[in-house]
Amino acid sequence: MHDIKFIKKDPKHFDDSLIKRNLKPCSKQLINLHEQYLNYLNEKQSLQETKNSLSKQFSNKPENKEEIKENVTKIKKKLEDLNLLAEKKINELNNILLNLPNILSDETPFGKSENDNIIVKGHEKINEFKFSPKNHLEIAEKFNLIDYDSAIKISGSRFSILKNDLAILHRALTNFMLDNNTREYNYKECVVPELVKPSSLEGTGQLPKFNDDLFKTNFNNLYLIPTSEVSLANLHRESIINRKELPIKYTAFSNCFRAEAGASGKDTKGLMREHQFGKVELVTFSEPSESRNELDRMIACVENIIKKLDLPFRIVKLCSGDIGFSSSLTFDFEIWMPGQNRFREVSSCSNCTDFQSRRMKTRLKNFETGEIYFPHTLNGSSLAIGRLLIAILENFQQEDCSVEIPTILTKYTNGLTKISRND
RNA sequence: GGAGAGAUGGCAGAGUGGUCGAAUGCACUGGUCUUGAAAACCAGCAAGGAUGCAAGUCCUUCCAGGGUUCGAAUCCCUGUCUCUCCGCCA
Repeated sequence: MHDIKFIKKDPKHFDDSLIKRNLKPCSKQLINLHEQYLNYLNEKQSLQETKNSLSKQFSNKPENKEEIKENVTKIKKKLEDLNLLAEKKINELNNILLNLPNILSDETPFGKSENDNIIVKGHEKINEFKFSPKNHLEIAEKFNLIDYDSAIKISGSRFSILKNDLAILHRALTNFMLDNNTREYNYKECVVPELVKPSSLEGTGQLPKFNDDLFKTNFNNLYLIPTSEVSLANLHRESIINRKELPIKYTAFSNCFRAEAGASGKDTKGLMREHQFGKVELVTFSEPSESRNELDRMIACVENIIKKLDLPFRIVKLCSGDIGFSSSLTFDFEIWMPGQNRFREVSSCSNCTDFQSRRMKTRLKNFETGEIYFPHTLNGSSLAIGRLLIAILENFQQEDCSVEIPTILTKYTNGLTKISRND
């Protein structure tokens, strides 16, 4: 949600960011709407003032009682109309504002699609195979690691049932990554609700615009979360944080649910794109001046995981055409998937600046000066487990299809070092 | 699912028609004291908005939405949520 005062102060900056995102500039329209709203508001407030003072006269001397009553009644009628008019204008304004994406960082490059993203860190070592590497589905089939027949019967397409050593690997990865985040990078571990109110999704930016990507239940209109970023970021909604408590860092494993409405036909098989997947998430609340550094710290945390797993990766800076709605600057981690002969995204680390905190009404207070302002929020996946499973299966496969499990994980797999059983 | 109670500032908790944006305590912020800290003491301390160079002035907000009234935190209706007890249940 944008601050109309900020737009008024620097409409060009605002419009330029929209243009960079291939959207139409609209500061003029917004400022105009706000001026109209202010006209109604000012008129409303001065009427309320006279109404209040008339009522107060009652406590002193009730002489022209009836006259005052009449006057107040007249004012109330006028107020009713004004209220409607003012409300209409502010709603109109807010509806537009809620559907506008965050202002981009100067660092975010211009671009039309993912092809214009910039590789900022390329992994030189892409695993070379002496045999032709299989994709994760073939490997999974060989060792009975994924049961699609049952998943289809139980839930339909884009669901899977992990079995045997793959299920163990899933659990191991989850624990390994949570340990990394909490022990080495000071994130506070949480277990969060996976059903949330619409207002929470509006706070992080999924609503109102991306309703079709979400699953809505008929229990109190709650939605399934598409990422635990939603639950974590909303932890401080409608409240004021003492700035001394910053930075605040949370991590959580959760299941994530996505309708994948616009992705029909894309990655239809396998763990790449499912309606439900596990993910460990990072969320940071930061002092605005520190958020750029915090983003680097978050990236370091994610990078640490991938390096320890010894997976070939690269980091790309998303261009203005590929970056998400709430973000101002995003770096994706992509891992080389030999079975698909390409890099695939496994993590996305974003600085959402004050975009989400405004929507969630999360504020900071400097108690020395009394100043109240908005923190920056950052989020990052660390990481999407389904895709990480693919990466491990495909990168560490042997000629006989067996898969070496990264050494760092063996303490989480009860000593299992290799997937080679066919149960 | 049955019965009852409730929703007030960061938290706890008073307030039942005007003098209430709201007592008190804790927390928080500043200060005194102290080598430093703690304790003690003194002081300050809700948010959002309009207007103004500023000081300030004004408006709104005591879960949400309606209603009664000249006037509502306070009375009435509806919704939501929470708690307690019983039942059921990971």
